[in-house]
Amino acid sequence: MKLAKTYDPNEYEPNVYALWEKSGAFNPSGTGETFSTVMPPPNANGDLHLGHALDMGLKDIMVRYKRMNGCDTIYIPGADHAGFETWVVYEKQLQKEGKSRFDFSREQLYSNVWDFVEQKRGNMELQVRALGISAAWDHGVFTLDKKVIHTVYQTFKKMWDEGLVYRGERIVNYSTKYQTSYADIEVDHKTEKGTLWHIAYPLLDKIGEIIVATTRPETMYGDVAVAVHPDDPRYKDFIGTRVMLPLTGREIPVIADEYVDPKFGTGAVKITPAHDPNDFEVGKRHNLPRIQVIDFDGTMMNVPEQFRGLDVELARKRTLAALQAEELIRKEEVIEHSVGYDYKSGLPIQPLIKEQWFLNMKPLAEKALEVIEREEINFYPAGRKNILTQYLNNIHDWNLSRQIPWGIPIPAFQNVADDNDWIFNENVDNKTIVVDGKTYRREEDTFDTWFSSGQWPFITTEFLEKGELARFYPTSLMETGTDLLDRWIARMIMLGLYTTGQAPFKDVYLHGMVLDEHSQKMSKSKGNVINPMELVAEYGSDALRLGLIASRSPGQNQAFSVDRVVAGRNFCNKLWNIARFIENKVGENYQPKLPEAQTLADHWIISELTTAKQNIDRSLDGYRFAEAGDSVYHAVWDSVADWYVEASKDQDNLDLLVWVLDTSLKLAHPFAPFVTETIWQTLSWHNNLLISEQWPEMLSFNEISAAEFGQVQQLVTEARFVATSLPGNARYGLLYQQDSLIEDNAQLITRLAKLKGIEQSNDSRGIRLALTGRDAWLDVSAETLAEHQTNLEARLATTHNELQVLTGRLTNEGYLAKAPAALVEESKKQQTEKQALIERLQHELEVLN
RNA sequence: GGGCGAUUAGCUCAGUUGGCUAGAGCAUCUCGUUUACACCGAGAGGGUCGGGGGUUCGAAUCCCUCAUCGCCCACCA
Repeated sequence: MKLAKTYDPNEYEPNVYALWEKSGAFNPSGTGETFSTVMPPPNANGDLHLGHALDMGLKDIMVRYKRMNGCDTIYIPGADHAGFETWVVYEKQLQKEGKSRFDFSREQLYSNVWDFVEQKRGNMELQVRALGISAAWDHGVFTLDKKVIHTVYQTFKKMWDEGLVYRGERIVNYSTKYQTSYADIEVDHKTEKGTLWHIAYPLLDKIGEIIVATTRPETMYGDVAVAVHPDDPRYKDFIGTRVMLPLTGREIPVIADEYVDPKFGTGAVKITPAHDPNDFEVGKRHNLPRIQVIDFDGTMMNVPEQFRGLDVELARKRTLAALQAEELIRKEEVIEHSVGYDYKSGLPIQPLIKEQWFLNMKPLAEKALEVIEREEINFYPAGRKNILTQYLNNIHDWNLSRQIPWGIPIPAFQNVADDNDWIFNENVDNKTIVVDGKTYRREEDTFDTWFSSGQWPFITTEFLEKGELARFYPTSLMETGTDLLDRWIARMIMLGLYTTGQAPFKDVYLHGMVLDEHSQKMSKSKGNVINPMELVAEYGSDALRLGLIASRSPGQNQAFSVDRVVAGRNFCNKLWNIARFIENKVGENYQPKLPEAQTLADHWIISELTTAKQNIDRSLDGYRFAEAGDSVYHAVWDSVADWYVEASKDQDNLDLLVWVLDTSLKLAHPFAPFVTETIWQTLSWHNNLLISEQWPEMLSFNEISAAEFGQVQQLVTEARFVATSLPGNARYGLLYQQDSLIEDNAQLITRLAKLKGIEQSNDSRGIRLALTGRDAWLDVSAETLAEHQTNLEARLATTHNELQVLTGRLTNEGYLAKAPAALVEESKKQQTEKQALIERLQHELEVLN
């Protein structure tokens, strides 16, 4: 079949993917060393972004590479119900339809969202396929699959039985917009300027007032005390007295607590246990009541009539106005403080008291720290380990409850007759159950998504069930964005250790964010989001993959430029045309034979590809994807296309040419899977799939011959350089004296250097090609030669400098004594070469003058 | 308040344990349509590796310091 002049990815990619999928090549081979990785379950609710493309692409490179290296390999795909994230999207849609979550029962909502996600999920999986990800779809897992829920319940049960989970009334981070609580790490803390109001609370037991400082005056209705430091001389006499809470007339005590920092504000703090985590603790210590004044929907409650039902912001304004009217505001101070925001809505988080399920993290974190300490997990980049350690050292108990219907229901029931009697039970489809004659009501909350995602490695491999894939746990590689280090990686380690006793993965590779071309974060609001599917459509999937990995190092946020994708596309086209050339050259009926190096170029290209393979192996071994990709790119383009294919036009060795093509395709396959497989399928001498091929074996070659080809290259390069630096576009002849290398390769040199011809001559006229030390001259006229003089002088000067550096180094005793011997030898060799070159150049100039 | 990272060519970035003339893609300049490829070929220009100091025979790389820019963590009302 005649191939088109340019490679059109759209024409081949879907078919190639279908071919792979049908062949079963994505499934583990069952033999060899295991290599496994799991897809961070992308949200089932939307499109993939460039981060996903990078994430999955990097893993796919490793998976394809390991597969070709004979490993028993699996890339387990997944989809995440993404509880809260999906819920937000779904609720928006509900809103558009003029409905709210309160119009439906939990069961109805669950089933509605299920359908909603089902639609989106298919779309997501198509996109993963378009990216060429060689995932074992037969083993794909959705976070709401029965087996996932089963495992999650088992884990929860174990924690329940061991007393690690508890139900507690605590201050939680509450989103009044979405009406659910968050985990601590889901709160965005921003440092910003705020006002600290100094408000006078009149004393009741004596004359005077006590001034408290607060940034949240609207919570004063919930005040139950004023606290001062026990040793603060200013307030010593006030401790134990009572003050009047303004605007309410309520009496509250003045208490002493070490928590108060006398240096901050006025040294007197209003205590609002229901709306501040610190105050909550103080309240507990002093047995104070809790008065909730902000409702779960963010409006005021338990406040004087005029403030009731107002939202927080308005309540603050009106409260300040009322205090002002009573002349109780003593001072306004601008301060910097940290405010917690809802990471999703951007609205302030309200600390509210709620009964939730908490997981005691300390014991889990300790185990994780031990494993990290023992370096059982390798981090790329290594430094991220410290951030994780820091997080684990300061860990707080994890609030597992979410007040949204979309998620895995918490399998707990409460005795209707005894609030403190909770039992574990998996029959979450029933609103009530009867056990031992007692009636229990179902917990309506669901688990934080990360509670299930955190168990992903052993869930997907069915390790606990000793399933078919159990041998793949612990997994080999966990690769995800740096932003998920504590949110996900830490929890997987902790839950993995807790449940299976083993760390869930050996290597952790963290990639940075893909930024836009000006290093700005991509976001919908900025309108700078690039959809990977559009790039796939325009440049091809391989081009995108190559463009994404180029020059990208682990952990580093980095700008993304379409230029790189264009370069990737061009590379694919290069491969395509190399193949076209070779296929055409060997003909349709070519029967492969064992290749053997014959020409100098043959030896050289084997040498080049051997080096390239070594570089790729070494780079991938350390997850240096960009370096590996670079090696492939330059081996194919610079060595194969620019020199070997060119050389083959004059001196062909068809068997080796075919080997070079096959080897190039194999080396490039992990990085550009589609185009390489497409080409492979057109090659008449193959009837298998490239994806299942073995990583290439190298042929033996003669180093001297390879080096001789290097000399030919130098000669050609110098002739080209000299010719282009001369005026006009004249072609020159090449003269040489008694040189079999030039003679044997005359045709090749003539064409590559665009010479008029080559002839043997005893005459040494023209410009000497001095680089190689061979006796060769460009046959130029005396006038042209004169114009070349400055050129020669410049070269002589730079060569002199280079020689000076070398000589300096070689007369340095420290260098001679301490530098590796090979390095010193190399320097000596170069010194000799430079000296010879200088002599030749000087001789040239003498002839001129 | 702690911790981490960045600063290298016009732009975006690589640079494994310190080692030879610091690389890539894009951009720029010159030449070229030689039937694999103009998504091309040949050639060129462009960097005191943020500043300063130190260790070393040798530093973009290690140490100290300063500057600038990011990110993460932390309950200061």
